[in-house]
Amino acid sequence: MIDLKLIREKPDYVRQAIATLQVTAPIDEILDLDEQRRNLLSQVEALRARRNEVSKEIGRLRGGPGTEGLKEEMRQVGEQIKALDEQVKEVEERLRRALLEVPNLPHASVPVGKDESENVVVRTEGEPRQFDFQPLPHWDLGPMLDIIDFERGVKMSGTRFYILKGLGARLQRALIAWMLDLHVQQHGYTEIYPPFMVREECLWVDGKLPKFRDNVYHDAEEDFWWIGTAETPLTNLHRDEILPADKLPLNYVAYSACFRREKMSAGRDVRGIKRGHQFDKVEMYKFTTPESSYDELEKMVGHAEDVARLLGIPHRVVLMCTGDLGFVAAKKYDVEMWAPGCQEWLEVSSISNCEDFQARRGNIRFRRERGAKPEYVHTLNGSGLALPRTLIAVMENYQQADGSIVVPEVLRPYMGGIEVIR
RNA sequence: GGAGGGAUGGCAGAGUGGACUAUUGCGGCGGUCUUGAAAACCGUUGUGGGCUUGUCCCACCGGGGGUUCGAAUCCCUCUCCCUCCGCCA
Repeated sequence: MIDLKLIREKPDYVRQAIATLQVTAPIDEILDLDEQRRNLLSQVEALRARRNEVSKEIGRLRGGPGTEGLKEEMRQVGEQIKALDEQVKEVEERLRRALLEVPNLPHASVPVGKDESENVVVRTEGEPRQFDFQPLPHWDLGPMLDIIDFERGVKMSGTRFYILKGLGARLQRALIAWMLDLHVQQHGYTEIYPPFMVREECLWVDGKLPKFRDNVYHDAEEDFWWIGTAETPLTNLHRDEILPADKLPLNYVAYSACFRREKMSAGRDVRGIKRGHQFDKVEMYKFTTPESSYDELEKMVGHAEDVARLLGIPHRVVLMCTGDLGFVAAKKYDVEMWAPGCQEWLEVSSISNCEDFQARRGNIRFRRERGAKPEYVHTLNGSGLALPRTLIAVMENYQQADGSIVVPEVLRPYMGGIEVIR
């Protein structure tokens, strides 16, 4: 949610910024509702002030002469208040809903562009390995080594499901444990194990709702929504709190399973384990002060890159242009790993500075010093990293001519010392 | 799943229809005293919103609704917490 005052005071600036995102937002409706609301409030508050005063007078008179008349008058004032209150409530609800549909505005350093074709590759690190044989895609390697079982996954749960087996499952578990340890021990994050199911409200706060309703699974009978990312529970961790400034930045890292309907990408990436309805991810999250959030963003990108560096896998960093920013980010980078088998750059991380967009929706604030007014924090999130794709990158980059896979050195302690999967 | 008890300010905890402008204590902040500190004493201490920007007004006692001239207080409902029983990993 962006600041209503900004829309009220600089509507043209807001309209123009949103246009660069290639989306529309109900700015005129918001301006109209905002004015209606303030008019109604002035009226109803004046009436309430009068009623408060007269009611106190009635109390003082203790049912003496004239109180019946006053009571009758206040009954009528009460009716007016009630009628106006209903209008206020309706206008405020419409205003709130409209504000929740406005995307975040891009930071000045974000390149303007119409879609992903205008994203900017910021840097590429690591040389793609030269193979003296034809490297295989993971969907061939997995079944050959009996570490991925596509058929039985589909038998149980349908398309976009698979089973990791034996050392395949172990390798994923090793990646998760190693990445968590890396971020906790080397990068200063605090580990969180969050709920994988949350109440609807949490999805409004982090900005998944209203836009991405079609991509979220939820229980039809109870208010349980399956998270599509640990960003959702992490954003809500400090909802409705005022954090002390000297505790910032707060750095969290969480492993979670993630669930996505993928209705919008039907038919895309159906081969292999790149895009499933269920996947694992290690997610980084920061609550910072406004003045430090862009430094923290660069640090977080570095933390995601460290995973690629330490695994010895070539990667690149891509800066999203305005047309590919999405709903909540003011600035966003993707980290992509090179996968020589399927011959593509795999998006293994997406790192965003949401500035105060989520903080407003979740009322997450901080206080600079005792007595100072609370201010909204800035929030950042980034994958560190997404599992199935990292698993793909490891398998395809570390494959050998006989189809076996060398275990990257950093993972061996987490694999019971196993050096090769064969 | 069954029965009962709860939710009040940073914390503890009083308040059962008008004196609540929410008692009191602790903590925090400022001051007096002191070489300094402690103690004592005095003062102060939340969050939003409105336009007429003021010694101004409105809202907020878990959320929502209702009764009333007037609700922290009475009624309905939801959420969460606690105790006991049952079940369960």
